[in-house]
Formats: sequence, C-alpha cells, structure tokens
Amino acid sequence: MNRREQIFQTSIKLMKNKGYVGTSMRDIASGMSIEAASLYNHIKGKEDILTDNCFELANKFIDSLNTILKSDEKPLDKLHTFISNHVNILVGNMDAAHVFLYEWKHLSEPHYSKFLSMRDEYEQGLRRILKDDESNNNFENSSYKMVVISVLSSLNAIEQWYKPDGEIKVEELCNILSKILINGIKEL
Amino acid sequence: MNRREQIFQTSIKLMKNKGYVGTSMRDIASGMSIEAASLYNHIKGKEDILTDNCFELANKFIDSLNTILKSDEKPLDKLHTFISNHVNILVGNMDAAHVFLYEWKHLSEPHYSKFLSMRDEYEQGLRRILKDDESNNNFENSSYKMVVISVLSSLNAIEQWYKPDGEIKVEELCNILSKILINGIKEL
DNA sequence: CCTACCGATCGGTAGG
DNA sequence: CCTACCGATCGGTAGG
Repeated sequence: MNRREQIFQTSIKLMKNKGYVGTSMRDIASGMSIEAASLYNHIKGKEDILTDNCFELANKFIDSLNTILKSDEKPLDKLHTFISNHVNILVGNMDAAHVFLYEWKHLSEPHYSKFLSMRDEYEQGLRRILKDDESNNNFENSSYKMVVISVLSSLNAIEQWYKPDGEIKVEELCNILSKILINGIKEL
Repeated sequence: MNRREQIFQTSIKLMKNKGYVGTSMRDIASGMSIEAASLYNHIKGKEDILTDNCFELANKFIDSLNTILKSDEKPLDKLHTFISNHVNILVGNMDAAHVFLYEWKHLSEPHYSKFLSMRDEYEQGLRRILKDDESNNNFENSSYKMVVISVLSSLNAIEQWYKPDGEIKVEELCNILSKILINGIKEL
C-alpha cells in the first residue's frame, strides 16, 4: 500500500467518526505521524479524499448494476444478484461505505451533481429489476420509489451493525436479507 | 413562535444541508438577518441547538415506546402501533429528524453517551415487541439485532423521500410500511 | 440587537 | 518530509 492509500485509509477512519468537515488535515497528518503540510505531496487537497472515496464506491455499485442489467438471468435471480453484490461491496469496504453514505453531501460541484445522478441511476436500475419481476408487479407506480429506497436503506444499514469477524458470514447475510426483502415486497 | 424557536428552525434547515460542523453561527445569523453575536442572547452556544434537537426527538421516541410497552395490546398490535408512532414522529418533524439521525455523533459528552443509551433502549424495546409476537419468534437470537436495525432503517428512510404534501397520506404510509416489514420478517 | 474584537484553528503554500 | 507562515474563518465575549 503506497503512501497515498495510507492517507486515504487514515482519513476515512477519522471521517467516519468526526465527519468530513470535522476532520482537519492536521488530524489526518497526526494520525500518520507527519506534519499537515507533508500531506500535500501526495494529494492535491482535502476534497480529493472525499471525492475519490465517493466515486470509487459509486463506480463499484454502478458496475455491478450494469452487469446485472446486461445479463440474461431471470428477473428474480437478478434481484438476488443485486442484493448479493450490494452487500458484498458494503462489507468489503465498511469504513469507506460509511463516508460514501453520509458525507457525500459535502462534495462540491460538479462532483455533487454527478454523484446524485449516479445514485439516481442506481435506484432506477433497481426499480427496473423490480418491475421485470412479475411476482410483484402488482404494486402501484407511486410505491416504487418507496420500495426502492426502503430496500436500499435496509441493505445500507449493514454498515451500522455488521462485524466482518463476527458469527454471521457474508453468504448467510445475503440469504437472510434476500428473504426479508423479497418476502416483504412480494405481497404488497 | 418565539425568537429561540426561530433560531432552532433556521439552524436545523441549514444543518440538514451543510451538516452541524459545516454550519457556522454566522450562517445561522445570516439566515435570520441578524449578526452572529446576537444569537447569544437567545442560546448559550452552538451545541445547544444540536443537543436540544436530538433529545427532543429522542424523548418523543422513548415516550412512544414506553406507552406501547405498558399498554395491554396484543403483540402484533403493539408492532403496528410502534411503526405508526415512529412514522408519525418522523413525518411531523422532517428537518429535525434528519439532524437527529445523522448529526448526533457531534454531540459532546455526557450527551453523546446519553443519546447512545437512549437509542439502545429504543432498539431493545422493539426487540422486546418482536419477541413477544409469537408469529415470528422462530428466528434465531443472532438475527434480532439485524432485524431491529433493518426495520428501523427502512422506517427512518422515510425522511429521505416522503413529501408531506404529496399524494401519499401518512395513514397509507403506515399501512404499506407495516405490510412490507411484517411480511418480511414473519417468515424468517 | 449591534460594533468591535479575541485566541484558536482552518486549508493550503513557499521554499528548502 | 519539514519549518514557517498566509489569509480566512471559526465560536464566542465585552460592552453598550
């Protein structure tokens, strides 16, 4: 891991606890036992950290979505794959996911707008998958936004409680969440 | 509404968009067309705003919980009431709820610890209600934390998409969410 | 409710 | 990677 990646990892951990604005370059430097000025040999500025982190994850989610949309799986299988991919991205990037989920609003333009449009693309993708699954195409149009956000919120909540070293394995996690969510919406 | 309440309302709206740390006393003053120094005639400091907001909502949730726990409703009805109360508190305080949900980590001690213990109390209360409902007492002990947080996250997501003036009414919202969540967990 | 101001800290730069 | 430093802004106070 190079110096730049070390700075990112240190920053993300601090920002998870103190927020993006509440984490100073001196906090980050101190966490790496160097001076704040030295950070600028590896990154252009504080915003680099937030921007790179947010889009690295956003790209992973969008890549996953596009792979699913292009595949020839059956709709219900697509939904399973979507959930599984989403969970795996989160679990594989717990600290980064927290900053991605809760600090993106501090992105400056044009990143802010770009991020929002990627999030929208992702939500529309899940909506597409849900609509193609005929086992629940009987709920009203106005409910889709709610269902999509509810499902994503439940999945994203993993970041709040899941311990990668705990007793629950990732596969088990995917299975339980798939059951809860698919049962929940199929009879709407 | 007195001056203090106006300051709170202005602050909460700003903090929803820019975060607690990212919102300065000068931002708040500017939003009220006064000088920053004048704010201190009505509040002791910036922390007042966050602390009061977080505990006002925390108390509403805990009060709702205690009323339900003391009632003699059947377990499944308690669950319905819990969901309905939770949704109504959120919908009745959309801006405040956002700050409550995402800015509490900037609380200083002893408020920070107090807040966490209240959140824990609320989660344990929902766990109690779920356990007493025999229609889903068949899922494993280790799943409760996950189920509790998933349910709360889905409910809290309302704050992200619900428009109080939109086509979906609060009662309808409670009904749909009850269905999704109770269907989702009953077959676990 | 204001003017005037405080020490502390911010992100970042110059220069080595 | 450091020392030394910049202008801007922070939360907050004194005094009226």
